[in-house]
Amino acid sequence: MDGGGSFNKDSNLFVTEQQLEENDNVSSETVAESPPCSTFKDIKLGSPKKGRSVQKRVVSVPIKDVEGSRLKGESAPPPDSWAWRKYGQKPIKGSPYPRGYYRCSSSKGCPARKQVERSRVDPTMLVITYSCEHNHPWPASRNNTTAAKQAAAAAAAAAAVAAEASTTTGVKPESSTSQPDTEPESGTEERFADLTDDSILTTGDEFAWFGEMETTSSTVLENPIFTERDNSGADVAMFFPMREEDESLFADLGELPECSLVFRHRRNVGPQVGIC
DNA sequence: CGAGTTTGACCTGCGC
DNA sequence: GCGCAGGTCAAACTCG
Repeated sequence: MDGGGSFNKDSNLFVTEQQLEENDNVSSETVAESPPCSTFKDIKLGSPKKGRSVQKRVVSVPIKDVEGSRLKGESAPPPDSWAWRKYGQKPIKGSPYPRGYYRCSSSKGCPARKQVERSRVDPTMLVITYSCEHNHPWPASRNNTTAAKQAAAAAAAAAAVAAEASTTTGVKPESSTSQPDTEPESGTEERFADLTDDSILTTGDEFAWFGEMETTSSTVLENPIFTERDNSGADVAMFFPMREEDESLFADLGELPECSLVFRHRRNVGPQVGIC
């Protein structure tokens, strides 16, 4: 049934995705056309459809990392420390992989959402699209709280989706969590390079990176949104104690040009940021 | 018992 | 105007 491939029908988001895929899908897009979360309302009231005037950020993550985190189990750091709750999953036309829909469960009214799907081009990559921003500070001490568990669960879920999809493609989500380096990282790097197109936020071994951060510091960013701040072209702060002020900052981000940056985190290499 | 995940159905928007 | 596809909600099931 996937013989379709008529994606273009959609707007921004798809364009973005298409670009992603075309570029091996390692890019992050920042489509800010309207207030961070007002979009949520629209979703229910007006256009629940294709995130048109929605602020979206696409992040590609090596599934391997997710898998690793998940398999590692409890101690494994979640992709982001927010607690995500899956509220739906749908097969996407033209893609052999289903897309999972997650909502932030850290806070009740949090409009933050994210879509997790596997890259059609590179099954080893997981494309996570973040929409809206959290309207609350992230769960404190996520390392020991339920939030952490939930986040881990979310990660696991995402990985599950990936794994599931991988079965279809035959791509195995390295269950060997001990060797995260067995990935075609070089390829990943190339992708990153390719994607420096416009707004790209890429997280290579993002999870690993998060893991390190969480392990070393309790206050680390985990919100994809963080990228936007960096957009300012200023020093890229990797550690963001997300607070209300951050939200304000993000609110302004909508005005920022579609300039993003590439986040590359490697265990061996420090966090790299590429600003267009 | 509560929270989260899974699956199906329904709704809305866009393209033809 | 119709059909297709994406996105969200709701109900049921499973796990902690």
